[in-house]
Amino acid sequence: MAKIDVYQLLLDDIRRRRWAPGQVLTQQQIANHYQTSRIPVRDAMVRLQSAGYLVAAGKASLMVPALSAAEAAELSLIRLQLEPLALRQAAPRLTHQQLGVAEDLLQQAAQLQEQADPLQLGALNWQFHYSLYQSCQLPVLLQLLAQLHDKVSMYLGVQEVSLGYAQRSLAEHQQLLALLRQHDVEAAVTLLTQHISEANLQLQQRLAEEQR
Amino acid sequence: MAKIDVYQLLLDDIRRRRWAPGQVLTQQQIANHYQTSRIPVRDAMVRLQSAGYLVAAGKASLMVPALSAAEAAELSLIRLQLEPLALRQAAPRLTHQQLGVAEDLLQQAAQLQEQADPLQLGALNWQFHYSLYQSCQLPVLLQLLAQLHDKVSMYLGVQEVSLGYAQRSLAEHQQLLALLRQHDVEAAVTLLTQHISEANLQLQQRLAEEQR
DNA sequence: TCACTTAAATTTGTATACATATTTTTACTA
DNA sequence: TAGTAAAAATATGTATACAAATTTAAGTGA
Repeated sequence: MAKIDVYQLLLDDIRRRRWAPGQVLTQQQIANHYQTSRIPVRDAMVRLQSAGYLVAAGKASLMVPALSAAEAAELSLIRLQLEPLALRQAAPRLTHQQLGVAEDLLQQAAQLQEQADPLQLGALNWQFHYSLYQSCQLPVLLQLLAQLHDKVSMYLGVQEVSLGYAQRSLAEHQQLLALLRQHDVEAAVTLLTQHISEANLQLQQRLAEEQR
Repeated sequence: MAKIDVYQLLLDDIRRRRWAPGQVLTQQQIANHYQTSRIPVRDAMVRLQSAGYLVAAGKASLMVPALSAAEAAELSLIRLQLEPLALRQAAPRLTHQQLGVAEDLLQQAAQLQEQADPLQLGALNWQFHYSLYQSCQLPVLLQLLAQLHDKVSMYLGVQEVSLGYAQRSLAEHQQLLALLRQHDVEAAVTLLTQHISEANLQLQQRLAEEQR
């Protein structure tokens, strides 16, 4: 079993809350569960910790972090500072092909809507955003944004997609694409900002419900 | 030898360019050099890779990344988006004690100036900035900023501190502190922005010289 | 000479075993 | 009964050994 496998498997199961927040994960436990030895599990856990998917629980043990509305809000705040920058840089360089790719992703998301695996939908969502930012020629920023979105995806596991919001989000995405086609960068950036804020509000609501 | 040791030792030596950029680092080589086995070295290298201090060099090997003026500029651009946010949030909550700590750090930096180990000076520099942001109550942002600065520190290794710039930087720091004492947040933010831009320009100049 | 294939070498990835550290349990005292 | 200290149990950290993969080198044919 290759190194990446344990990492991905464990990450996916953390995202899906198959390992409960607050629960201490031992290397042996994980190793048994994924039918491997402790060494590849260590590698995976080290990486997961440095990415924030696991946090220290004492001097030597690791646990799944609890969801925190404050953290989600922070992630959104940071995205609000960085994504407009990426879009502004990328917009003038967007080719028709890239816009086409984005459109395809949107269509896929629309079709998936009914089935509604929030994680899968979230991944498509990010792919759409990413396809728009890709040509910004700022690789560090792109990687950072990917990291942030990855982190956000931890929160998508709980977020059942309310059909109302899903449709609204889709409409905004389409509008964003239209504005980019018209080369109206500033309007697109404004819409993007609004879009990120709304996504955050939606998530905050979900987390508040979860709390009860 | 504890896990953190190899990580810190290796990181420090990468920062100080004791392992040349572009050179492929093998686990055994590192293990021999630091008198340990491959396992803790693996852990360290995995973490260093995910933090960007090592990059893939083929399918399985890792190397020290080359310095890139473009990357440095990007890091600066990202900082320009995020640090003003941190300062704005933190400024109203700054206590006199915290301002005092910042002042002490500044004094230390001033005394160190003559000896001029750029890495040590850079660390103090960041401690100063960090002490100002600390009370922003945005832990994710703080950690992210720490990461970014850490990455910037890779570039400080080459940057011999020109005495002229060092003194100017110090003066700006003092002015920043004064503005914060007067609760003039917006002026402080403006100065901070300018300060980060200047640091970037200085670094770009150094990197251009290095190129030749 | 250059591209391509194949073989040797080196290197990474993983398992097991053991040493060290941490966590939990138990027992004891105030 | 709560708090603390010691001891047992458990978990992590590291070394060694081996398997699988990658990288390098050599060889072959056009």
